[in-house]
Amino acid sequence: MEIKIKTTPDFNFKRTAISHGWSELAPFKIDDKFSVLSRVVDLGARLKPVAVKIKGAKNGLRVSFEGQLSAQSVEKIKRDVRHMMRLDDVLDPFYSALAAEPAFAWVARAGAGRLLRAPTVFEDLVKSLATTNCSWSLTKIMVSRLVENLGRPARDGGGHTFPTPAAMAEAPEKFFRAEMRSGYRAPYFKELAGRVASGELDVESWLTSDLPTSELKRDMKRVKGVGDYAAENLLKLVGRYDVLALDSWVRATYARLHNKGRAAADNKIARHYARFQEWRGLALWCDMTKDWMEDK
DNA sequence: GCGTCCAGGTCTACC
DNA sequence: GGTAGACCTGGACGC
Repeated sequence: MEIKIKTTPDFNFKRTAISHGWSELAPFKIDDKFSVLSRVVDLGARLKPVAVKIKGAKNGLRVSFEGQLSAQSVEKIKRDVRHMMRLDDVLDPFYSALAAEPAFAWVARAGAGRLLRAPTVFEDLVKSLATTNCSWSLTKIMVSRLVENLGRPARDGGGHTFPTPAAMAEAPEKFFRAEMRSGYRAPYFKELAGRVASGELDVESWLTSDLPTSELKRDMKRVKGVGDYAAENLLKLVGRYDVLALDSWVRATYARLHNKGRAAADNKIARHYARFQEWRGLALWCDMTKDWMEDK
C-alpha cells in the first residue's frame, strides 16, 4: 500500500533526510543514494509494528508499506512522517533572516533547515545521550543494539521499533552496559527510562513548552548525562534554534571553514552567528553542512 | 600485537 | 562559578 503526503514547495526530501546523522541511526535506514528513508513505525502496543519506506515525490512524499492497514494506523503513519520530516515547520522567517547574506542564499534555494527527528522526544533524547563523548561509529553501535534487543519486531521482518520507555525501564542496567556497550552511560539510560515510564518526567511536553529556551534547557540538563551539548541538540529538535549545540565536529568544521584551520573559542563562534538571533543555531548548522549534498 | 589517543561530553569533587 | 580528573568504548594510528 502507498499513501501520499503533500508538502510545501520549499520542502526538500534529501536535504531533510540527511540533514544530520539521525538517518544513520536505527530504526532509521537510508539507502546508498539517499533517496529512500526507511523506518519501523510503532502502531501501538496491540498492533504489530510496520516497516515503511519514505520517498520524495513532486510536491509531496510517497510512503509505502506491505499489506493493508486500518484508517487509524494510516493516520498514525502520516502523523509520524509529518513530525519526523518537519513538514509543519514554517521556515519563511528563517529564510528572511538569511536573505541579506549572499553566503546563505543557497539555504532557501535548497530548501534546507528541516532537521530530521524521531517520532518522540524520548527517542531523540536517548540518541542525543548516545552521541556524547564517543565516536559516531560507537553511537551507531549503541543505538542499533538497543533497538534490536528492546524494540518490537515489524510484522514483515523489516527491523524493530525504537524501544518504549517501559521496555527500557524493565531492562537491567547490566543490559545497557554489557549488550548495548554504553559503558558509564548505562545508569543514565536506565534512570531516564524509569523516570519517563513512571510518569515522573514528561519529556514529550518539551515539544510544546512555553518556557524560555534557557529554562527549558535547564530542565533538560536535570537528566543525568545531559549537558550543554546534548540539551542544545535536543532543543533544536523541538524547534528552538537560539542555541548552537557546539561539539567537537562543529568546532573542527568551523575552524576549517572560517578560522584558517585553527581552533576557535566558543564565544568567537557564537559571535559569528549572533546576527541571526533566534535562528542562529539553524544558520550555524546549515553553514556547517552546506557541502553535504555534494559530498553525499 | 600492543599501547596510546581521541571521539558529535558530562559529572563530581574541590577550590 | 570555574576547573581538573575520571569515565566506557571502538577505531585509528604508530611502533
